[in-house]
Amino acid sequence: MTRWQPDAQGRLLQAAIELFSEQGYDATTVAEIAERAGLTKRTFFRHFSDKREVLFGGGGAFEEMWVQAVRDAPAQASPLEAALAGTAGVAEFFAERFGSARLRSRIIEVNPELRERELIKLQHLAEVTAQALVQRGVAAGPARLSAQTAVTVFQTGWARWVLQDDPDALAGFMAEALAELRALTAA
Amino acid sequence: MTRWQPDAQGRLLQAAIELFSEQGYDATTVAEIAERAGLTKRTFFRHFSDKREVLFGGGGAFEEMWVQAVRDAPAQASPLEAALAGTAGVAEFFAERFGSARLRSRIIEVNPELRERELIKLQHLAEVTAQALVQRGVAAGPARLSAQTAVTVFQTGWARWVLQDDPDALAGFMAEALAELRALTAA
DNA sequence: AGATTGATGTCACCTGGTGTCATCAACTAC
DNA sequence: GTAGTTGATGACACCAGGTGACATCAATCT
Repeated sequence: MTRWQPDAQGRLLQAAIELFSEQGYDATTVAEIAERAGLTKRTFFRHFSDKREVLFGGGGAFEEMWVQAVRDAPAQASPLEAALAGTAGVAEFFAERFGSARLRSRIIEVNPELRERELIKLQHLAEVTAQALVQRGVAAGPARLSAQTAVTVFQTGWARWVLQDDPDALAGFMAEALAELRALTAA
Repeated sequence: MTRWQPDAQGRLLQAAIELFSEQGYDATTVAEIAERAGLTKRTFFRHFSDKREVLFGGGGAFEEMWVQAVRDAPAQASPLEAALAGTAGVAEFFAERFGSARLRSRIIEVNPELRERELIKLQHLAEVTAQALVQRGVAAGPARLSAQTAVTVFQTGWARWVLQDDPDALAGFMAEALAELRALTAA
């Protein structure tokens, strides 16, 4: 006989997604989420540092994979190529999560508070990417710009991806964004 | 005899900057700011939509100037050139505000909550820039990418500018960032 | 059997932020 | 010049996000 139901964090996560979808993010209180999960507000904040984090906590694995890809890029790759190595594994990673990714995007899109959090996560991704590039021997300036560019490619591809219906289209959209970007800066 | 001291908003702004510099952003409460300004918390929120906005409210004029420059760019300018027109007037605009810009940057830099707000302001700048480009007849995709690139150039130049001592160096840093970016994407 | 651990509950508290009504100088209208 | 209107501020109650401190008690270790 266990004292508590298992997987408190998972229950909180599911309750949160349900409630956000049903009533919107703002109209949902943390106490409500906790109650639906059979827990208390205090416990919610033990699992998630703040209310928004319930939607962003899953990003850790993704970021790790991305940065590892940058580190593992071939030695002769240019700074930008190395930074873009991060985008390579991403497409498969998200293909099977397409449904929830779109759901999540729709919740975030309409809420400034959530868009702020998304932006700072992307900024963080750019920062750790730049750091990985520096460790490859790239100078700080180009490292930051390459990282920022790679993140922009990802962000642009992602935005187009969640607007349509093909789960496997992410890689194509990122490639497209990169091609457009190259064309623009060359002109 | 007037009922209240004049320039409530200015007094709140100054009190806020002073207290943020003295004790840090987090350690300063809105009630404290209001008290130093001889007003109440409620009045603070009548002048600023939230606590962070006291540091970001001034950005309106800057954004307007930027977007106007994009609109006024020569008709034969490429999308990226037009977007970059926004960066042109910026340098003089900020040269005389160098001191407060650096002070403000230092406060923002160390506070995640404030960095979030800064990022969303930059994102907004990118959005209205893209919109201005679309009105010039640029397609939506390239418009967004050009706008994002211009904002990256600005952001990068700005970051280097506040790290050194020459108030007039902003234009140079932005040009430098652009050149580096071109070199990276061409390679 | 007893000590320890660790996830959760309980409770009090702070702070950002808002809704609502009162106040009262300055201005307007007659 | 008296009466009404306006608009910035104050007063006050309230909500929700977030934290610190301590209690609880099944599971596990010794």
